[in-house]
Amino acid sequence: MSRQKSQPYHHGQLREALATSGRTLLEEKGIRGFTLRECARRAGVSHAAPAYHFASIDDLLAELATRGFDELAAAMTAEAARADGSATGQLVAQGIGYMAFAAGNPALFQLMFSREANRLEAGPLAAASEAVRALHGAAVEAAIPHASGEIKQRMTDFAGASMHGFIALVLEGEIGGKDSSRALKARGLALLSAMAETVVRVGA
Amino acid sequence: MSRQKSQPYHHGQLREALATSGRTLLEEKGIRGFTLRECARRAGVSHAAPAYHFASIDDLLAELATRGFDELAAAMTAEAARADGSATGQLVAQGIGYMAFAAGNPALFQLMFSREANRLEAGPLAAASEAVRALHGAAVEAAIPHASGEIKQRMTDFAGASMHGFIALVLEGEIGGKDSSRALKARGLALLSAMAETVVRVGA
DNA sequence: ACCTGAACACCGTTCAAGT
DNA sequence: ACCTGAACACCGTTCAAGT
Repeated sequence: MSRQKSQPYHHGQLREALATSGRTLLEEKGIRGFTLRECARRAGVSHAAPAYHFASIDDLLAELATRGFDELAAAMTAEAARADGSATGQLVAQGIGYMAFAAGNPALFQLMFSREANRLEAGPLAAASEAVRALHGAAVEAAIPHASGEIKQRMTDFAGASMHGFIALVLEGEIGGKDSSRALKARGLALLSAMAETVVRVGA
Repeated sequence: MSRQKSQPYHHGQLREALATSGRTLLEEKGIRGFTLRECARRAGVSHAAPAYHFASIDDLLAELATRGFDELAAAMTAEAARADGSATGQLVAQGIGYMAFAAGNPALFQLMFSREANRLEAGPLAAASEAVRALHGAAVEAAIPHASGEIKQRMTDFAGASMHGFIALVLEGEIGGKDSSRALKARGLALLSAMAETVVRVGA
């Protein structure tokens, strides 16, 4: 991970290194197993070093969650760009990006949507999660441009809830515990299709 | 909480007492803030006492999650009993019970649906969560008795995902952060109605 | 059978001291 | 400006010893 064999006294990129090692550690150990000291160890610094870059372990977790939301937004956008331009196509594609990110980063996804990363106060984390919501909201509204504001809100709730709930339940083994990866993807796609159909039908 | 002023050497109900104090502690401190020692302190025993009743802190958390699923099932059943007997009425009522339980026990709900309570191995926890799924699956199938097995599965996914996803997003402040409790309930009810309608329409 | 107290190896955070 | 090492108050788990 580091270029020189003997580390200099000053790391130089420690904030980045901690975010990188932290992300790996989070996926390996889970939210409860995550420790700041192990994170520092993997970055090759003393356990006290992180304090200069992150006020507390919760700050580091918030940073990981923030980056997670940025990546989630990118995954949704990338998948949408690859799909056809139809409103339902965009909606389904965003959902595929959302689910793929979650499946690839289960612990991070869990952290992002957990109380442990305090989202209440305004800040980068709140902004990053808001950006994901905005992306999704725009896709729903584009699918039902003539609907009332109330219907738009309800369909945004509906689309976001089914998309999020499905992958969340899959990650916990509540859905598709015995399914193959292929079969599970088909179930996810079926869910997204039913979701998009409902949005355009109710919003028409 | 205890009846006698001076505790005897043997507690007698320690397993129960730990589950009770643990549940309160969990809601107060969250999953990451939960500690076995504080739990023992609140139950009035030494920090080493829990070991006799729970092999590890993860075992205690699994017990809390198991009891949570039992209560969740009871909440769903109770709400359904209060509703009219129509298939969609039952489905919506179960959803109301589900969401009310989650809203009243946010940290426990999060624990129940988190990787931290290891659900993989068969056991009381897996059985308790399976019971909730069975309850919900039966309600969906009752609403669409003539549908194919595949449609039934897809609609169960769909109903469970939207119900779970909505309340999960609410608990994280992703949905309805600025809404009053009353407005939020209306949004939840609208979501459950749209969900039930979609189930019967697709399954017809 | 059930609980305590000491012990061990950890942990997060702080802070003087080093570079 | 950034990092270390020691220190502090915690934590989970183990285990001899108590009742």
